[in-house]
Amino acid sequence: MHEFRTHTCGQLRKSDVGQTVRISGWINSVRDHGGVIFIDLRDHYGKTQVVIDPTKEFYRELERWRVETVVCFTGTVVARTPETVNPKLATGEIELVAEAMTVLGETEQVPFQVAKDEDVPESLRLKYRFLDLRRDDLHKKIVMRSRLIEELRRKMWSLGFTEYQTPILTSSSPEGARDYLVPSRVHPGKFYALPQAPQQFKQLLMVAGFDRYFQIAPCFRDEDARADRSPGEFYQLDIEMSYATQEDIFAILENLLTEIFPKFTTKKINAAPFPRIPYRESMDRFGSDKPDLRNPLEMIDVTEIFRNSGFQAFTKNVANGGVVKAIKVSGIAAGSNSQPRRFYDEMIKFAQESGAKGMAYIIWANGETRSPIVKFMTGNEIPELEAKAGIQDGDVLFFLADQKALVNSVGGKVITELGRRLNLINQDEFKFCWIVDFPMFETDEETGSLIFSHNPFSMPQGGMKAIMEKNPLDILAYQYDIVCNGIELSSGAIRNHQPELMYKMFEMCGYTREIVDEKFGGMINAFKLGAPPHGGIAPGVDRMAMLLADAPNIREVIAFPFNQQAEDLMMNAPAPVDMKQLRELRVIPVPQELKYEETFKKLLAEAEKVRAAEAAAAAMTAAPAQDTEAGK
RNA sequence: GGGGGCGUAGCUCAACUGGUUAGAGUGCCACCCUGUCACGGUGGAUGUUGCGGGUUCGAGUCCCGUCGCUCUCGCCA
Repeated sequence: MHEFRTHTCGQLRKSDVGQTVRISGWINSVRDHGGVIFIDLRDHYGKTQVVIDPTKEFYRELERWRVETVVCFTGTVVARTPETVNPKLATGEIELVAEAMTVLGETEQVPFQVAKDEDVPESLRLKYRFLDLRRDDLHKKIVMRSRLIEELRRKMWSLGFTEYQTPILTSSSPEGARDYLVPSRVHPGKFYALPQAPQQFKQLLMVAGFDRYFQIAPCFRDEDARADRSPGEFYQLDIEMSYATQEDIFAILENLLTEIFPKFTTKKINAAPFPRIPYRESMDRFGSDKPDLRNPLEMIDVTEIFRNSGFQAFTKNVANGGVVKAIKVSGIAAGSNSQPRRFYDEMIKFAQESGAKGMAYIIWANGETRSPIVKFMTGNEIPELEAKAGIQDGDVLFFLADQKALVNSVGGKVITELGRRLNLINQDEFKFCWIVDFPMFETDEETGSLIFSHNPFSMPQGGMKAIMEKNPLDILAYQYDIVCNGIELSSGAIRNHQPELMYKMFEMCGYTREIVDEKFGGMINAFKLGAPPHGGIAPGVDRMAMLLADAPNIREVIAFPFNQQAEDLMMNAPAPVDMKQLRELRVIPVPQELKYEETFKKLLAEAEKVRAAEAAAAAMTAAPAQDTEAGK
């Protein structure tokens, strides 16, 4: 018989009754009835009830029958009597009557319960992540993530893509997020950078003729955390295609997402093609470039209605170049949905806290309008609003008036808040959309000069002709985002593969040819030697897993995540290193801030030890003293 | 770097307006129980109330500072 197990804890069924078997796992729970003891033994595959007669010799081998001890039981599979069958357990029709036991791994008191569904502070869960991962909920999420990656790979291969690895140690990219740097031992004072994304490599693979590339790619960015953004590292399904148009890439992603998502969720998914929403339209309607389309609310521009109104607050704003926008909420002023006065006060307060000077509203109820502002309206504002917004009895319009950027920003937040408060968001669906037509350039608010608004390597719509003839601020890029339920899954672009066009665009943003060659030489030189048109996208694997697992934050679908401060509390990373390593890498720490003082003292002590050891070694071999840089 | 929230037993939480020996559940320890399945019962141990200072006759509670966690703005080509 196998030393540890003949079956897993999720395997035994009625058909195994009568067999002598061996199973191993963690003690999930102990139910001691004096004359008989029940143990639920748990492993990756499931749970099996083990029955123990406490008069048996082996019972005394284990001093404490603590949960989370790892034990091995040998015994006979017995059918449970009908009234003792446990329908909640896959193995619930049988139990193992134990005849022998071996303790494989003892445990101290666990810092939190594995088998019970209790809240545990996340810092503790992260410190004991291996315990947390034993818990059913998290365990299943991590398995689901693994299966998701398997399905993504399978689908990409079936679509004709091939997976290639790209370097982890590479050079610092000149734009974008902060890099993680790795000092070079061979080249003192020089650094590798961990890739923020394999962007340039995947483009070079296209130049190299591989045609359709994908990779489950690790990416590293030294940026601060959010609920949907893990600091440090994350994975993306990195995709690049040669001879592809924007629509070709959309078709691939739509095919992939509509096929893969249903394998992991019962939620409804909107059918392809997903809506394509131009960036500026998205900002105007939803106040965001990642709208949650489950929320039916959007902004309606009513500026013209108030250009010549008697309501001075709005009219003056319009005269000053501002806009007036309305958000229609249907049916909240009639019947059982009717909102109390307090609701309007709270929403106004919310708008003010979000940056608005105020927020007005008009209620249509019982054939008349109620509003603090209607009395100021002298013309046809009310019927015009009714026509423009399609008002019915019971509807409410909220108004924001200010400069456009502020109205969009506050309006976006108000839409989200209204959706949340009024339960307008259907939790049982995924709504995807594409945000397209991002502007290629924008004006830097501080300097007033032209800058790339997103990615300098995207292809401008209209190509060189547009660059030469159009107002740069009117030029759009073949740059797009895919958004699901208000979460940005990925950006992507058709790349600019024409060196002369790239030089010209950088020149417009104040970069000379020499600077472009210096910063982006690797890629631009490749483009000079025959580059196919290409483009791609890179949806975040962690974010897809988070959506599918219905997880409140991204750490729930990562086996060993950093905390918000980019620390691994279990492995104690980052950590000080010893002086010997620092010396070898020619990295000498400088205590610029008080909080480094302790680290520095430690390092000095280390250095002293190294020096003493070297001195001793030198004395032994009578060799002359080596370099004495330590401790500088 | 800025703003909000939180910090009391191993864990989850309570403790009025500042007032007795800081409680409960769970876990832990001991004992009882032959059909439970998050078993049940009886008893017990466990606290620098994150840390430091202050106000007060008296501080878990109020004030100041500090540390940690979390959400968020900046940031994320």
